[in-house]
Amino acid sequence: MPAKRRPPAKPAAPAAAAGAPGVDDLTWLAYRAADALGEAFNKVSRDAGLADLRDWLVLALISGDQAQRTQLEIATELGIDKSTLVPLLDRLEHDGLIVRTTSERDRRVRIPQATPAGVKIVRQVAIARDAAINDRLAAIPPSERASFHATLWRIVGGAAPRE
Amino acid sequence: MPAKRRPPAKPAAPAAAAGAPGVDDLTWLAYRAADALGEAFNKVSRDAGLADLRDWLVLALISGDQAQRTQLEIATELGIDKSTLVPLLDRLEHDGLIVRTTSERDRRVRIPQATPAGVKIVRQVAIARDAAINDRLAAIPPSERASFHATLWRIVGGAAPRE
DNA sequence: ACCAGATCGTCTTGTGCAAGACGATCGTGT
DNA sequence: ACACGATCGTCTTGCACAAGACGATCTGGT
Repeated sequence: MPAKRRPPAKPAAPAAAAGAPGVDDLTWLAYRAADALGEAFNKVSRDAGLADLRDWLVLALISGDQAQRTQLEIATELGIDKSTLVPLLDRLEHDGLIVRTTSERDRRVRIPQATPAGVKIVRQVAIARDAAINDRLAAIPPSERASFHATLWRIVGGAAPRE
Repeated sequence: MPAKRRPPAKPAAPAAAAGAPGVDDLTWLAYRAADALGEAFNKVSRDAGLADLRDWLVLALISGDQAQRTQLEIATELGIDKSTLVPLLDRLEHDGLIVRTTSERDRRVRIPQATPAGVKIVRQVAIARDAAINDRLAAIPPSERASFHATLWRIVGGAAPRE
């Protein structure tokens, strides 16, 4: 998924090895850290009835604003493959969390929209996620967290959201 | 892999989407950043004749010291599945970068050792990797990089290596 | 109106990974 | 010595993902 991807792929990364340094590579570390956070996030997602954190990302994206995004836009924005997004939406639709609207301007495109049940889960998982992440980051002082967050945004190349 | 989850698995993550914020989730960001770094790392690895960055991680780990690690130890330390490590080592062995020694203390375990050609590539790729990563992190001031590095180590749970 | 090319979503196909099974080997107890 | 369980590396099987093909639809040119 992003990655692991990705974000993280469905098969959650194996529990991180003991923190025994023997390698000290920045890239490897970044993946490890992402997996550590992803593990916690995936757990709360599954507890809420979702498959993994990507379900939440998609759901949150389309329920966040009225951008009327097409499936292709959702896929590219989140870094998910378009064909991977299909079964993901199928599942969300089957569970009644979204509906696939067909745009009247272009009958090719489908505009997934979150149902009330969908937005409810988004909020619910967001709270549980924050709690889980805060717990995982307990050892990190707040100021460092902010710096960490900003640094990540610079690495991915985009400007940080509103600031 | 360490993810993408992936680190990143062999199929490199799709080029990150335009830095259009619409989501601002820490976990997603971490995966994105890891993929961004992994993309650069994978490129230099392939240029050196390796399959991806994991080849280098394994190679660097076993050539770094004389720890006499077994395959299982290598796998768990790097967060790679033991069965995934098998074809990886097969490839490195076929290319003459390592040899599989059988420990005389326990004939079950294999002790992969780097050949002179192997250690040479490790150094060679390390240099190219540093250049590529530095290039990717050009916008990040050195002090922030150090903080970033330290924060990552705390997140993965292990203490940072010698400091 | 018609046609050619591009674009969107879905479906099909190939590939890589991980869980588990298996044989080989070790340690321990009797 | 022998047997039992545990451990290591390899092999087999199932599964998720991504590249590409396909049909449907839109846009622009003539």
